Parts: sequence; structure tokens; C-alpha cells
Amino acid sequence: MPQTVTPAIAFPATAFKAHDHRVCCGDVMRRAERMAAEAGLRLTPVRRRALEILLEEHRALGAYEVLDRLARSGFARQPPVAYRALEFLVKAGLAHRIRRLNAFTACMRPGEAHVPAFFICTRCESVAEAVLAGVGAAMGEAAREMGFEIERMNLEAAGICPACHGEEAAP
Amino acid sequence: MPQTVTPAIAFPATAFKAHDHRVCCGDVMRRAERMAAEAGLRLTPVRRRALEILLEEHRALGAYEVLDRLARSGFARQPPVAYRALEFLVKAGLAHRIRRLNAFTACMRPGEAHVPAFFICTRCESVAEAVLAGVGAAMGEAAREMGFEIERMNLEAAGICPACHGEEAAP
DNA sequence: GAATGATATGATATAACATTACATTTGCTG
DNA sequence: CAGCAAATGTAATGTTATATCATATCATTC
Repeated sequence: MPQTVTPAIAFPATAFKAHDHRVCCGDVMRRAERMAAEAGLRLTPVRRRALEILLEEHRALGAYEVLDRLARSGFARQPPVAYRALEFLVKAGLAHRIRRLNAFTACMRPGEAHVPAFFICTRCESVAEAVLAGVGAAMGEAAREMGFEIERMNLEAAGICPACHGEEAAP
Repeated sequence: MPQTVTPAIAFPATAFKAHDHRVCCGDVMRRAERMAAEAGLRLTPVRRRALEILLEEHRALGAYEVLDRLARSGFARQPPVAYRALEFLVKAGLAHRIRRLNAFTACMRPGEAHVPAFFICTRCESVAEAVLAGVGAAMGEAAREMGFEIERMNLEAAGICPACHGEEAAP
């Protein structure tokens, strides 16, 4: 007896589902490029590479992890290099910051206005970005009742993803 | 034309409202004591003091801020002292960790099962803990649809609190 | 009331994450 | 092409969090 009229998930997360990751990356990358162009933002080499790095995996990478990989691509191995690129991506809506992990992940829906919710697997570390129908609205509604004006939101859940859940007692 | 049948906020946050803070602290402290006793948890001197410190203000304190104050109360000035006490409080449900701030705050509803949502004022740094009717449920529903099993959640919003909003162009 | 095991604390070191500050270069615009 | 803003290079430092090992305290059983 499903009582919800609308599904809880407006856009499903790709991370937990089988998909051609090459296509998924390319797709997001192209969208990111178009977006940046339209917004007059400069997707410089470091920034572009940083985004590629984030896109390589459906998990969140720490700034120093990104920095390592940037260094391997020939950029300077100084924290600000990574933090600046990541900050740019976040501001541009091309990446998100996962506070729970002190880490960053590529946005799967660049260009679409959305309040993302993250589902973080504590076993395999994968991170899925979902856009939920009701949550952002509910937070906003509560804020209005209190007279609080929301500027930014972090919605994060940690737990076990479908894949890891299946393996249960696996090594 | 309010369309919601139930209010978005199940329990209102005290932080943004005028209240006798002495009473509010004492009240929470007593509940915490009763809770710990019933659960067979040891509310040792450091832990108790850490909780008192968190209760002193309706904002989140960093571990090192707590550590400073613990040190002033005669405890050792070593990071693990603070982190251990805070970890205990969080596990016992007497405090919450605000990931966005890398900081901790006392739980305002100890003993009551709840998924807290935090509203963080970026101007005065006050933090209000609210228990929202729909949000936890919506996250849970979405998780179920994905086959994700939630263990922990962080729902945080940053913005401007009612008090600061009123002052607007104040110095 | 000593032996034991579990829990809690003291103390040191270090890992991991993040920022400040300033010099230099690049790209755009008048 | 001069001037300005934005981006990058680089060094130093600040902040948050954990690992590790030693010691102390408490609770239980013998």
C-alpha cells in the first residue's frame, strides 16, 4: 500500500546501478563544458583535469587525493592548487563537497538546479547523488516556520549500498 | 493557503527563541544523567564536563575549543581527551556532530529517538536543532527505493537566523 | 581482598585536511 | 599596448583528527 503519490527520488542515482561509466563521464564532461561556456566561466586545464579526476570514480576524493593525481598530470603539488580547482568546481555547480567525508565528488546533474542528497556506502566508499522530491522542500518549509533563511544545505546519509548489502558475509 | 496538513517541524528549536537558558541547560543535563544511568553508561567527570561545556552555548564548538575549556577545568590538554569525551557523548545520543562545521553541539532532546536537522546561522554562529516531520522519512523512503540501508544521517542547513535577519544592515 | 578483565585516561606523535600570504603570470578590455 | 582582474606558483602555517602505547580505575569472581 504505497501512500506516496510521487516517488521519493526525482532523479535516480547512477552510482549504485550498472552503467557504462565511460559514457556517463563523457556525458557529464560535455555538459560541464557547455555549462561553463554559457556562464562565461573558464574551465582551465587544472580545473578540467580536476573534474576528470572526480569523474573517474563514483566516490568522493579528498583534496590531497586529487592533488596527488593532479601532480601526476604535471601540476604543482601544493594544497592550494587542488583546493582552488575544487572550490571553482563547487561554486560552478560542477562538483559537490561531502562534509561527512571531507571530500569532493563530481556533480552528476550539472546545470540542473537541484538540492542533492548523498548516499555514502561505508563499506565500498561509493557515493550516490540523488535528487529527492520532498527533502529539500521539507527543510525549506521548516526553515520558513522558524524564520530561518537557508543559503546552503547538506543532506548526507551513510550506510550500506545495494551491492555491498548483497555480499553481506563476503570476505 | 497552507497546504501541509502536519507542521514541518515536529519539535521546535529552542536556539532561535527567547528562553531561560539556565533552565534549558539544567533540564537537558538532568535528562542526560537519567538517560546515562538507565543505559548503564558512565558519565564520568570529563564527559560530564564536556557536555556542560557544549550546553553553555547554543552553538557548535570545535574539539579544540572544548579541549581548551576542559584544560581550564583541570583535565589534560591532549586532543584525544576532547575527542574521546565527544565521541562518547555522540554515541550516547547526548551530543551531535555538525559535519559542516567540524564541530559538536549538545543534543536538545536526549533520550528521544529522532533524526535531527541543524540550522546554522552563518552570521552569529548559533545552531538550532530541529526535529522535522518529513525529512528523515523522505530520505529513508528514497534509500529504500535504491536498496540502500541508512545507518546515519546528517541534515544541515546554513543560512541566516531570525535574529540576524532582523538586524540586516546593522554594524 | 588479591587476580582478572574491561573500560577509561594520560601522553606523544603524526596524519589528514585547509588556509594565508605574496609573488608571478595570463588573459581580457579599453 | 597599458592597465586591471583573474588565475597560478610557491612557501609557510594553521586546524582538525587519529594511531599508539602506557597507565590508571572500576567491577567481578575467586
